[in-house]
Amino acid sequence: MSERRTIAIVDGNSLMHRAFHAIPPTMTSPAGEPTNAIFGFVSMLLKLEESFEPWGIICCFDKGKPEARLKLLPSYKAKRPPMDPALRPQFPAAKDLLGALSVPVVELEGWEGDDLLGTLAKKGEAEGYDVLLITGDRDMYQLSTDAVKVVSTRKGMSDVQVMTPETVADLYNGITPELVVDFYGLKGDTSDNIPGVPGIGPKKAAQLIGRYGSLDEVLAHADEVKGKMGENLRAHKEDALLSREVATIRTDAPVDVDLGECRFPAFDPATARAAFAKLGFRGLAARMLALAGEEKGEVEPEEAELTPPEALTGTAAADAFDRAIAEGRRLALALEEGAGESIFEDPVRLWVASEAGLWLFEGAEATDRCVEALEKADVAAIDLKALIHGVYASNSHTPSTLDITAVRGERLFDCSVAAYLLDSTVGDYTLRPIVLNYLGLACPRGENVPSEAALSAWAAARLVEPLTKRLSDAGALALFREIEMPLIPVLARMERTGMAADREIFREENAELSSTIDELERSVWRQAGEEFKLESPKQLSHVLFDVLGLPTTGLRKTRRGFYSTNAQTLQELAQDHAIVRDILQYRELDKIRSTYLVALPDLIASDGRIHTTFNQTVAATGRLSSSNPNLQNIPVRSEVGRQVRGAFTVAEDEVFLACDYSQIELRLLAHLSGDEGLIAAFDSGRDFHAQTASRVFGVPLEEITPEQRSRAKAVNFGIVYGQQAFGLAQNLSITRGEAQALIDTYYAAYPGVRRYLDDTVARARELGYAETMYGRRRPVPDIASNNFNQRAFAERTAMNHPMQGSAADIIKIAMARVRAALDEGGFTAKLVLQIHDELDLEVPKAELDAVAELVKATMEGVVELRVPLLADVSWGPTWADAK
DNA sequence: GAGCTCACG
DNA sequence: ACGTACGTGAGCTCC
Repeated sequence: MSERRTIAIVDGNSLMHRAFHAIPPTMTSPAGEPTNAIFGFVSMLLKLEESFEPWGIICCFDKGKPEARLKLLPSYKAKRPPMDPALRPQFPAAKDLLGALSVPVVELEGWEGDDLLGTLAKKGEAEGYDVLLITGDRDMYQLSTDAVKVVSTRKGMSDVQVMTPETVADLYNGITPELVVDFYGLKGDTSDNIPGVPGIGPKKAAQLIGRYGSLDEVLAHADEVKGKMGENLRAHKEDALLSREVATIRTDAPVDVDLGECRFPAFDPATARAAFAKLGFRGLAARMLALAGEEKGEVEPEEAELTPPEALTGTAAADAFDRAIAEGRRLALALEEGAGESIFEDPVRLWVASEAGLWLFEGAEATDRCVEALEKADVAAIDLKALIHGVYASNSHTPSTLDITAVRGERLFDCSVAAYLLDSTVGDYTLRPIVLNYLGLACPRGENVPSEAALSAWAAARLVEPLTKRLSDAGALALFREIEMPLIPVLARMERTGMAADREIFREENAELSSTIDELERSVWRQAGEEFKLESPKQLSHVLFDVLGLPTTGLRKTRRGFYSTNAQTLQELAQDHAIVRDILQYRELDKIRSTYLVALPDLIASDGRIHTTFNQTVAATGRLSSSNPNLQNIPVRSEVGRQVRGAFTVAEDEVFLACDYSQIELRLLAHLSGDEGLIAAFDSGRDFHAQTASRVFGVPLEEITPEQRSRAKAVNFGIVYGQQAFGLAQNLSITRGEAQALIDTYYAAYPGVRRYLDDTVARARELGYAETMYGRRRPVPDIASNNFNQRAFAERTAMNHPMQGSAADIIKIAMARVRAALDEGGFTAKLVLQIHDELDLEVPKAELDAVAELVKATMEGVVELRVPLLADVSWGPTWADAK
């Protein structure tokens, strides 16, 4: 017996619409066109192939207006909103891709896809095929027969229902496929604007047809039906017949298709690969090619590559460079670090790319040309800050060949930062991923490449245009040009400056702490009755709960199966157990010793200063991060910890000055939400948390207890984090119910806050991202997840982003302005550190008054909010004293 | 290299 | 019926 062949006939319109709404709208091709619907659509095709393995696939689309139905019913589909402009262009692109996959696309002027599906289904059955109709539309059930099954998608291809005549009848209380149109004739279809009979819904319709056998019989017996429904039936006979006709899927479209030609997969791998590359679909391409028997790991000769031209050198390069500068061209730069022994050696080669070509400079000329470009030209690069550091020895105190003040931020174009603004959640903004994402090209590796730097310069030159367009489309061009680019030379200068630190103070504090730590360790060992590694949570858990038998009721276990020994857990046991108190103290002191007092002295450079690196493309909210070392988490909350800051000293004739925004995130919440209570609280200038307590607990401000204030403070913090009852309960050690009550009261007191946060989540769900005041986006794709946890996480993220991110925008603006104002004022004060809401400077005593005022005023003047934006300034002989 | 813990805003 | 506060970086242990 020869096996019957199955042909899958895909309802392109239905699946594209479903895909469009299922996938966040942030996804785009390298060229910047939206691709979310195509992505979802192709995913569904793959799933179709994996689940059903049809012999062939064919796909139908609507084309033109549905003439026949409009003639019958002019209001047909009249209530449909116009197609989303982000979806429309995806149809031609999807058809192109289907073409590349050799899937026949069937469309016919004046015909709806439904009718083409109906026609092909009938034809397929007649020719002896089994047919699968892939669609999300329920009215397709009418086409089901013994040979034709309707694969009804629900959320996507992973959740489908295969409809046969039997399952259709089961689902609709006896309505068989041939009666589906009769059923629609009675109940109508609101989405297509088919009237049916007023007052008759699916239940009544099924009941009537069940009783009389068909629509014709129902209408023939309309007199027997009592009441309002009978009246309606009699009055709307014509509507019912018309509705049935409109709902009937036609099977007589003049299509000319040879079903024997739709074998799948039968596409040419090279063609498919190129089509996927154009869309930027890596994973889907690999899965699709695997179907065609293509091994992923095999050579990929088809993959388009970035190919830099032969570089000019010598006088040819010099002439071309001079001409480009004279013509005001943008130059893309990349330095190739010297192959010398020491990092202090000069970089040896500079690659420069422009529209005119690629040039190479070596030796001292490389540095000179790089400085010249940075000072005179518009420049582009992948990681400009590294390039700026590259033209001088970044870790020495020798005079720099580059005066960073001469580098104008407005002239910079950093491709890494641009890519980061376009999607701050991917985490890798190096050459290859950027080129792949925004040029749709792979980068060659190995011997065929002149050098990574040549690729980097060439890529940067070609990336400027697409990235600019993408930034513009994302509404982030101003953010890029006016905030991020001007920040680069400021950060470079701060890193180059570093923070003065006193090795001797670190040493003394280390010695003092070490003896206490040793005592604590011995004390813990004595009480435990054995020696073990206190730093090992596993061993500690064993000692506390197995050996000493401390109570474990209500304690959380870690993923590895032992009880958690974190500070919160231990705090609860500390009351009754001296050993736990000692462990907690040991932990606190050992952390400070090992992370700071031991690590930091080794990072003091030969200039006596510690040079951190500020990462501009790490934090998804737009904050900076600091590493090698991280100077943004130097202790302050505990007294012992704060002493570490005492080692950050300044010269005899200077002071360490700190200026931090006062509650900037909560002020931004007041501004963004427009909540009157919150605004009034900040306007009054009185203790903010106490005012919250007063409103939430309904007690006059003067009678607020410290306990009430601290609770209100916790709620205020929670709001910024996208608070839920569980988190607050845990933080305050109260029950979930109590926490919920607190939150409810808070929202009742500040209704505008709730409205705003709900709005933010709703908007993020619609757009696929949350954004700051300055248009910095954070994608939150999981906000549409079916997984409760993922979704809740995405919602909290979306709520937090506008506050944390806008604060980041604001202080970045402040940094560039402070730096510029210091230069303009002729001050020698140095910006040395940023900690999210705080700027730190080393200031000559002679400049103190002026600089303190300048920094405070500049920070407060960045933006006018609906509430005052305030900064507190303080100073002292060390960082520890600036408080 | 992952997991745990903890420093900061 | 899920099991969490948002954002980072780093040191330590142990697989």
